Amino acid sequence: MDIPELASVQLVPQCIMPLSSYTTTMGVAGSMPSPQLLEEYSQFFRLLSEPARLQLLCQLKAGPMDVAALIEATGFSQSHISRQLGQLQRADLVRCERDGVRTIWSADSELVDDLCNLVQTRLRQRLEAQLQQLQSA
Amino acid sequence: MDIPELASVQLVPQCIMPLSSYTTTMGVAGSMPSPQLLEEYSQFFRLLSEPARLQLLCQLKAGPMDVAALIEATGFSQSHISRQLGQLQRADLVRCERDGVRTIWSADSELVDDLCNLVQTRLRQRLEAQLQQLQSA
DNA sequence: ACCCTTTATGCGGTTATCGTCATAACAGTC
DNA sequence: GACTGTTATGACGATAACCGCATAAAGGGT
Repeated sequence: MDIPELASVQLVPQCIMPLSSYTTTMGVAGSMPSPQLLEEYSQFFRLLSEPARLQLLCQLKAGPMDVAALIEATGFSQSHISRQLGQLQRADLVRCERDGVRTIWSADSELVDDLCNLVQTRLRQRLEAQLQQLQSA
Repeated sequence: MDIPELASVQLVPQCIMPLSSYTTTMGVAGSMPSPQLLEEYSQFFRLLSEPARLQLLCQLKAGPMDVAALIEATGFSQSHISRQLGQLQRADLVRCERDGVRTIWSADSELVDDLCNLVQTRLRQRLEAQLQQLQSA
């Protein structure tokens, strides 16, 4: 087989950076992350910026299921579910395995849970602070 | 003063849930997070789904600065920066303090760094796995 | 008062994304 | 082969987001 150029190794189409670029995240004073890295971050967060996709991730976290089960659970249309799963799959947030004519989807990564936990903690803190402010007024 | 209804305490306009709703994040088998919570998660992630906003957060993390400095650092237009900062402010990701006619913006939360660290780890793992696959082929 | 500087906002064009319908592609059965 | 059931995809309208231009609003100086 042809060994493709390593520079073009990418899981996300726009991911064209060498591995060494991933050693810093947000950077510290004076070292801004590259525009490419910011672009990848934003693309990843964009996947989580749609309630439908988050809901699909939650459903699949409860256990693998096929599209028919997802339709039953969410009420979304078949084509809509297929498209959203396709986006999530390209980021390796879900994967599928064929069982005859059906496709069983699953999502076992802890990443989304961890991200949501962090955000949830922030949301709680904001509300608690707001409550404090009201009670002291 | 009038004590507003606690049910309507909200920092984000769409945040209308009681505090108790924030005790679970993604839920486990059988307990799906409420649509409202998913909506709030997605709105938060949407803030990070734009490279311009991430870049502003990175700049402000290096230290407080006013809009003129942000224009110099990013090349964005003044109105664009003002709008993005407004969105970030509503989620408490940045805050501002007036110094005469200027407005000094700052962002000291570790939340965005933590989120980006998690995502960056994932991106690294994906690339390393891809490399392994190529080298073994 | 006027003027200048800095920031916020209404408006509009452009672009991207969502969600549906119809249909193609695929795997299996008869 | 034809037929059925399941999933992926092209086309399209609707909606939302981005981004800049122009302008309003707010604060300070003369």
